Amino acid sequence: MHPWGAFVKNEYSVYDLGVPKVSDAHREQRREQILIAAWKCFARNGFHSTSMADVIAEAGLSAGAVYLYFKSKEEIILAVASQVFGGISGRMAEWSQHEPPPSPAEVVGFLIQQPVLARAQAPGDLFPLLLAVWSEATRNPVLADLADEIMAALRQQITGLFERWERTGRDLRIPARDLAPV
Amino acid sequence: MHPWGAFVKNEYSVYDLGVPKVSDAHREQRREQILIAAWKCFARNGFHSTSMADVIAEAGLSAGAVYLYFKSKEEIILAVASQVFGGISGRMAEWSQHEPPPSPAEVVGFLIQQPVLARAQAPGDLFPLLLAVWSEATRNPVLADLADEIMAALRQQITGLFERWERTGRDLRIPARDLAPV
DNA sequence: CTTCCAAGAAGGATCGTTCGTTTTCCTGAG
DNA sequence: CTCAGGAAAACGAACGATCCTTCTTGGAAG
Repeated sequence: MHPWGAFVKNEYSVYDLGVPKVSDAHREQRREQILIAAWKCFARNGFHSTSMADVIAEAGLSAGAVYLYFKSKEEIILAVASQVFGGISGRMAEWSQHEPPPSPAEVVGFLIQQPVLARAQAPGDLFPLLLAVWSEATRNPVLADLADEIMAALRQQITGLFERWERTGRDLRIPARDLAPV
Repeated sequence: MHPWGAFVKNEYSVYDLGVPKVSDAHREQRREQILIAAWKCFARNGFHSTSMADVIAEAGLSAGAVYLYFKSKEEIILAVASQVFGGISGRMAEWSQHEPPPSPAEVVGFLIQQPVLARAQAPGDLFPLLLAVWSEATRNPVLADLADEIMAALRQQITGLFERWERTGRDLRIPARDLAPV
C-alpha cells in the first residue's frame, strides 16, 4: 500500500482506558495530507530549498501537528522519494503487462521520452521530482538502495517485454532514428 | 575557454595610478581554484547541502576572499553547472567526430551506460554533479536554457553520427537487447 | 475528567553575506 | 638598489535572516 513501509498499528484497544481520540484511518489521512503537500513543495523547489515552513503552510497545519506524524524532514523526504520510485515502478509494471506486448521501439520511446530526455522546461508532474530523488539517491544510502532496486526491476520488465515480443516472431531490432527524435 | 563567459579584462593601464596588485592571470587562477573547490563540494553534497563555509574551507581561502571573485553562491553554482554542461557537450562533440563512425549500438550504449542508467552507487566523478545540475535546471531558468541547448546539440550530434553510419551502407537498426544490459 | 491532537511562539543552530582590519606587493622616488 | 606610499587582496569575526525542531498551552472528543 504505502511504499515507505507498513504503518505502525495503533496498539490501543477500544476497551482500554486512554482510547486515542482519532481513528487509525484519520491518522493515515493526515499523513497522506502532509505527504501531498510535501510532494507539491518538493516538485516546485526541490528537497533542500523547501523549508518545513513551506510544507506546513501547504498542508494547512501547524508545525507541531506535522511533527506528530513525521519525526523529521528527512523522514518526509524519504517517504516522498519512496512514493516517487514506487510510482515509476508501478506504472512501468502495469504498462509492461499490456497485451499484445508493445514493440521494442515503443518501449524505448516510452523510456527516453517520458522521464529521461524530456525537455527540462516542459516537465510532467513527475519529472522534476524524479530528478530530485535520483540526485538525492547519489548521497543517501537508503535511497541509493531503493534506486538500485527500481533499476533492476525496470531492466527485468524491459527484457521481459523484449522476450514476449520475440515470441511473436517479429524483429527485435530498433531503428536508430527512433532514438534521436527531432 | 571558460564556459561561464569571457573574463572581464582589467581596465587599468600600468601607467595609471591605482594599478592592481595582481595580474589577470592570478585572478583567473583564483577563480579556477574556487571553482574546483566548489566542484568537489557540490559533487559530494549537492548544491543546497553544501554551505559557503564548505566551499571556502575546501578552497583554503577566507570568506572575504571568495566573495571578491564571486558575488554570490548562486553565481558559483551557475559557473559550475555551466562547466558541467560544457564538459558533457565537449566530450560528446569530440567523440562524435571519430573516424570511422561508431555504430548506432555503440552510440546508444555510450549514452545509456555513461550518464543515464548507471548505478547510483557507482558514479563517475561527473554523474552525481550532472544529476544535481539537471535537477537544478528544472527550477533555474538560466540553467533550463543551457540544458535545452545541450540537449539540442546532443540530438544533432547523434543524428549526425547515424547519418555517417548510414553512408557506410550498414544496418541502421539496433538489437533491442543492447538497451537493457544485464 | 481524562486524553491527546493541534497550535504557534520560541530556541538553538546554521546559513549566506558584509565589513573593518591586516597583510601583501607593485610602484615610483631618492 | 632601497624604501616609503598606497591600493588591492585577504582575512575572519559578526550580522541578520532563516532553518529545523521542541515545548508549552489550549481545546475538542470520548
